[in-house]
Amino acid sequence: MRADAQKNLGKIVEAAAEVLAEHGDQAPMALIARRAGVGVGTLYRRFPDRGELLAAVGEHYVRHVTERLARAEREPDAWAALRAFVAWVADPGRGALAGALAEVPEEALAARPEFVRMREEYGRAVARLVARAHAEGRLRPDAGSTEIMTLLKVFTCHPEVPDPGRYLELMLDGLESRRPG
Amino acid sequence: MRADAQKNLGKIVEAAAEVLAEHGDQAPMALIARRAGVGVGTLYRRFPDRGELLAAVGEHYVRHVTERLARAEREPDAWAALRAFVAWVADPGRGALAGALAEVPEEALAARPEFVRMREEYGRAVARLVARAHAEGRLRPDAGSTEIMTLLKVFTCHPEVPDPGRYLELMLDGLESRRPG
DNA sequence: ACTAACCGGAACAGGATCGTCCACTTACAG
DNA sequence: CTGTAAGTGGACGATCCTGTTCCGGTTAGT
Repeated sequence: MRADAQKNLGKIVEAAAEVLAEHGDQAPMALIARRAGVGVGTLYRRFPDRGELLAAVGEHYVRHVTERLARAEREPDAWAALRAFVAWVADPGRGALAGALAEVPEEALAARPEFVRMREEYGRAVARLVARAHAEGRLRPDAGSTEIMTLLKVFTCHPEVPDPGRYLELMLDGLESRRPG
Repeated sequence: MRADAQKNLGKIVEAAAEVLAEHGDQAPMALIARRAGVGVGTLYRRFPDRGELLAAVGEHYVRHVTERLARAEREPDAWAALRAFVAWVADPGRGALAGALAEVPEEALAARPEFVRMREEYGRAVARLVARAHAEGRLRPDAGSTEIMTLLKVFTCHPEVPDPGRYLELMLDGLESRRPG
């Protein structure tokens, strides 16, 4: 592959992530192309159709999050690690992209085994962290990883929430075990 | 107005609310017409364009919620009343409609003074209830009506949340004052 | 029974987006 | 320096979708 082609490929994925974050999953291909500084023709040579591009962006994103989560797992205090991870995911820039990706039709994503694999690993990693928080006695027993995942999704995927981090902290306060008395 | 025309008018608003709840604010007029058991022609005789119809549904909805809120204000225990009101709004059927209405362009709604008036009254009523809850000492001082409104919106407007009531309760747990110690 | 109001849905118009195609440009090997 | 194959960009055709109009047929109400 020629050097300029390689560079454009990178710009395309990057631009796609930005534009999807700003305009949702329906963002026109032409807009992505313009942002990347290329023509739509170039887009379609790299990604045969819109689904392929969305999947590529999705894979990129999940890989990123999963790596951060792996780091959280290496910390000794699970509850603190969970809170830190939540705060990290709540970063507004990331959230908007997650929101767009959440609306991408499942079949476009499911076609990529690598994406599916990482998404499953993501779920398992959260579950492990939650289990450790339970063991530490810091997390209400009636709140599991399902709840955590839902809350993350709700607060990060919806750009109309002004300060997702703030709300997630309130939420975690609600989920923390009450000391008896 | 002929009796059958009157009846159809009612069916249209009702059907529009249902369809908007299921398909979001982009729901096609044809779908609403079919659900109401009328032709699109009938729709357009009552509501000159799509904006008018959406505004009518919005007004209907806000009136409903405001009335329920007025009832909450008459209860002696503000914190309990707030929790009960939140649970009521979280009813899944209502939430989906609220979600659709939240996406309706502001200008379509702002054209209806009655709607604007009621929406403002809604905000004030929540603020009054929250102030009383503060006075009772049941609500964290750093959480105000802004937070309550945001949370209501986040959990009720997004149909992908499985059990909004459950999450709102967790949230309210987080917002409740901690007894010292 | 008569008529004016009402009805349904086919058809039309406008707009948006995807994906193709091809004439032009550029990297880079020899 | 130069030839050429890889790369590029954006006009354009095809498709789809939805709001709105229009009118022949129907019906409530007198």
